[in-house]
Amino acid sequence: MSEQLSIGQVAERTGLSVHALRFYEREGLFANPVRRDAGGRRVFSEDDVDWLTLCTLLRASGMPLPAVRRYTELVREGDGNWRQRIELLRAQEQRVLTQMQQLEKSLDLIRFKLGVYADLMNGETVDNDVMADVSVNKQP
Amino acid sequence: MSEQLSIGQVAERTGLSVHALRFYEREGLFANPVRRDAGGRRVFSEDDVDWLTLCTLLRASGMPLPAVRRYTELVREGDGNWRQRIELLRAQEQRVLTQMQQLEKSLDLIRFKLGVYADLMNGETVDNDVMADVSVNKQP
DNA sequence: CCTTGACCTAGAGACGACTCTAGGACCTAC
DNA sequence: GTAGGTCCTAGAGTCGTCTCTAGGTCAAGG
Repeated sequence: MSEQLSIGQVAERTGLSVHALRFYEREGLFANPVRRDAGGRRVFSEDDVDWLTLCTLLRASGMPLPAVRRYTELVREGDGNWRQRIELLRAQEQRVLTQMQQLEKSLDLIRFKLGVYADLMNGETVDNDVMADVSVNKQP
Repeated sequence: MSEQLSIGQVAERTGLSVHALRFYEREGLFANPVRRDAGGRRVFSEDDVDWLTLCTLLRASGMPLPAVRRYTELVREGDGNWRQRIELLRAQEQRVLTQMQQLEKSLDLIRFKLGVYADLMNGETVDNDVMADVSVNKQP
């Protein structure tokens, strides 16, 4: 059982900094309370690493820490609050979908502009930079 | 010609706050210098609104203000620096693609978890919440 | 012993992108 | 002539998410 991990090891495994891990603990973002050894040092398990991996994924989807905390609390509470968890996750799912649509739009714009510049480099002319940009909005 | 817009009108049209617009001017994010009327008030044009719309789209794709400023500078400089503009936009294109992949991953996780909770509500059992989460990583 | 290195706490600092405040000018309408 | 509305500047404050500092404990190695 290598189920005894130091904060440094967890930092290495999760990509979070040691500082961030202590911060996360203060913020109540661990599903299980963090144990301590005789000297007061934090002792983590592989489960903690897994949980942090999950949190990191949620964070990467733009979920703010308070929402992650709310979710953590639901998990800590134990079984029976699935409806709330589902609600929370569905809300995040929506936010992710919205974000993805927004990114598509931005991507379209960027690629349109890249096309414009490619044309310009081939000697063609466009009278106004801003107009060139904006036409992507006007004819989507 | 309704080419004379006040800061309040621009705020309304772009969704940016009046404060943000003044901030953007200080930060050099306008392609053309902002004109003033006799009383020192800012006078904007539709072109400014279009430019801001473009900036907002870029910002929405996660481009930080300094990058938008660099881009603005290139545009202000005039024709001939397309290679640099292309480079800048390509870099952003890459960042957007990376973000989208990340969002896909997060979305997979969220949906997986939603499935788990749906099952749980139908009476099936899963021994450990964290394990349920993590399996999505282990068997993608 | 003394150093090194990993860890501890409480709290300050950084950074991005605004957002707001204080104090004031100007114009129009009552 | 004063109230209301929009605008101005300079600069302070906010929020989220860390990141770093100061000052200290503890264990192992030379």
